Amino acid sequence: MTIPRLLVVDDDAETRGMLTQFLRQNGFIALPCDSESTIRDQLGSGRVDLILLDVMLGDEYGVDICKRLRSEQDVPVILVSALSADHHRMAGYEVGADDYIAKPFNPNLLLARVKAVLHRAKRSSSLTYRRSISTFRFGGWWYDAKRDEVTSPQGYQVSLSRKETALLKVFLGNPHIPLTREEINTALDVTGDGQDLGSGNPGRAIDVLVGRLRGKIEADPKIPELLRTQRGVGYVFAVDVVVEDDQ
Amino acid sequence: MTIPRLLVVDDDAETRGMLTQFLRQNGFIALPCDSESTIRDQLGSGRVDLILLDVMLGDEYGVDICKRLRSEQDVPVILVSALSADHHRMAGYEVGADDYIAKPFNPNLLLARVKAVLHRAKRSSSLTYRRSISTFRFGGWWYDAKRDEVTSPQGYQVSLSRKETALLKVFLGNPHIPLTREEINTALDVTGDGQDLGSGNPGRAIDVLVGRLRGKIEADPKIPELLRTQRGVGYVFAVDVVVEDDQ
DNA sequence: GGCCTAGGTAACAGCGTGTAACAGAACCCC
DNA sequence: GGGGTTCTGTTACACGCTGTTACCTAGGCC
Repeated sequence: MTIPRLLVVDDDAETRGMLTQFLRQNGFIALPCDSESTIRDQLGSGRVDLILLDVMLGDEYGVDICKRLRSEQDVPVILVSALSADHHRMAGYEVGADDYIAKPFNPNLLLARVKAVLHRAKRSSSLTYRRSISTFRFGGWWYDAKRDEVTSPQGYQVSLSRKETALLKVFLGNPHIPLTREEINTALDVTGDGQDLGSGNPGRAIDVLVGRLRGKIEADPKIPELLRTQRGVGYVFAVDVVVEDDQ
Repeated sequence: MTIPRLLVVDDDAETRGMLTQFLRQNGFIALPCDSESTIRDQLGSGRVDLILLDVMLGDEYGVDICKRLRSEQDVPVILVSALSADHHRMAGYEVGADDYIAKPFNPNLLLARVKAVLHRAKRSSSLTYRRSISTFRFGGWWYDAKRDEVTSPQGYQVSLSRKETALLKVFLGNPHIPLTREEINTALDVTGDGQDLGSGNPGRAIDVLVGRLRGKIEADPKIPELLRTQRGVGYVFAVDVVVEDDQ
C-alpha cells in the first residue's frame, strides 16, 4: 500500500509551500517543484502519481508544459490557475489535463478533486494508493474523517459544524504544538474554507470557535482537557492523537 | 501522437462543411459523410477515432445508425441534434452515445467535448472499454440507464422525473467531485434539457431539485449519505459509482 | 487592592441551505 | 380540444452556521 506522490508545481514559493503542507497534512507525499526541469528531475527519480501544475509558470504557460509531459508520460495532471476565463479552461482540457481548478479555490475542493483523479487513475492502472487518513483517536474520542463523524468516549455521536470540523482537523494535525490564532486562522484558510477571512485579522472568531468546539468535545468545557488555552500565545491540543486508516 | 480522425456525419451540406472546416482549423482530421454507407466506407478504409453524428439523417434517425454502429464497432460517438425534445435526447444515451449536443451549440463547447471524449477513449483504450454503459451501482442503489429505472437497495422501483434523472446522471458521472450549482446547471444544460435556464442564474432550482432527488434516493433525506452538501461550494455525490454494461 | 489585558461567552446579525407552497408549463388521456 | 395530472422553477420562510460585538471574568503586574 503506497502513499500517493504528488508534484506541486508553482513558481510562487508561498503558494507552493502552503499547498505542499496542506497535502502532506492530508496523507500525501507532496514534492514541491518550481520549474519544468525540477519536474523532470522528480519524474526521473521516482514514481509520481499526480502533478498539480500552475498554469502560469514564470513567463511560460503551464499548459505548454502539460502538453509536453502528456506527449511523453501518462501522469495525471491537474491544472491550477488564477485565470478563470473560459478559453483558458478550454485550453486546459485541450492539452489533456485531467482536471482544472481556478484560483482562488476551496482547498477541500482541491483535495476532493485530487482524490477523484487518483481514484480514476487507480481504476485504470495498477497504481495502488493509500486512501487518506480516515480515523483519528484522541483522549477516548474518535473522529472518522471519511464520514466526518465524531464519536464520544461514551459512544454517542456528536455533530460538528463545518468550521468546527476544520478546527478539529487542524489540532489533530498538530497535537502538543501551541498554535497562535494567526496560525490557526491560516490553517483554517487552507483546510476549512478559503473564501472569507483570509486577510489578516481573525478578530475573536477563533476564540468563539474554540469555545464552541469545547462545548461539544470537552467533558467539562469549563475545565478543558483537550483544547488548552496558552495565555498570550494561543491554544494547544493537549492529548496524543493516534492516526489510523482503513484497510 | 497521431492526429485524431473524426467523421462528420450530416446530410445538410452547409452544416457538414462548417463543422468539418471548424474541426480542421482546430487540428483534427475531419472527414465529411452524408449517409450510413459513407460512414461504413470510412470505417472500412482506416482508423476513425470519433464520429460526430447528426440525429436526423435524411429520413432516418441517426440514433438508429448509432445503435447499429455500436453493435459492431467500438468507436466513440457524439450525437448532434436540433431536436431538443426529451425522448430524442434519451434515445441518444440509450444507444450508448458518448455525448450529446443540441444545436445551436457553442463551437468551443463542442470542441472541448470532442477532446474530452477522445481523451477518455485514449485513456481507457488500454483496458477493456465498452461503451454501452447501461447500469450504474451506487451505495446499494442501481440505475439502469437503458430503461431509466432506479431500483432501491430493498428492491423496489423508484420513478424519477426527467430532471431528477438528468441530475442523477450528472452526479453518477462525477462521483466524489464537489460540483458548484453553476457546474451542475451547465451539465444539466447539456445532458438534461438545453432550452431554458442556460443563461447564468440557476436561482434556487438546483437546491430544490437536489432536495427532490434526496427525497427519492436517500434513506433519510434529512441525513444525506449520497448527495452531500458542501456549504459555500455546492454538492458532492459521496459514494463510489460502479459502471457496468450488459452483455 | 487597583489596574490592565487576555480570554470566555451570550446575543445578534447576515448568509447559505432546506423545503413547503404555489403557479405556470408540459404532458397525457379521453 | 378539454380536463386532469405531473413536472418544475419561484418564492417565502425557517433554521443552522459563523463572524462580530459587548460585556464579564480571570490572570498578571504594580
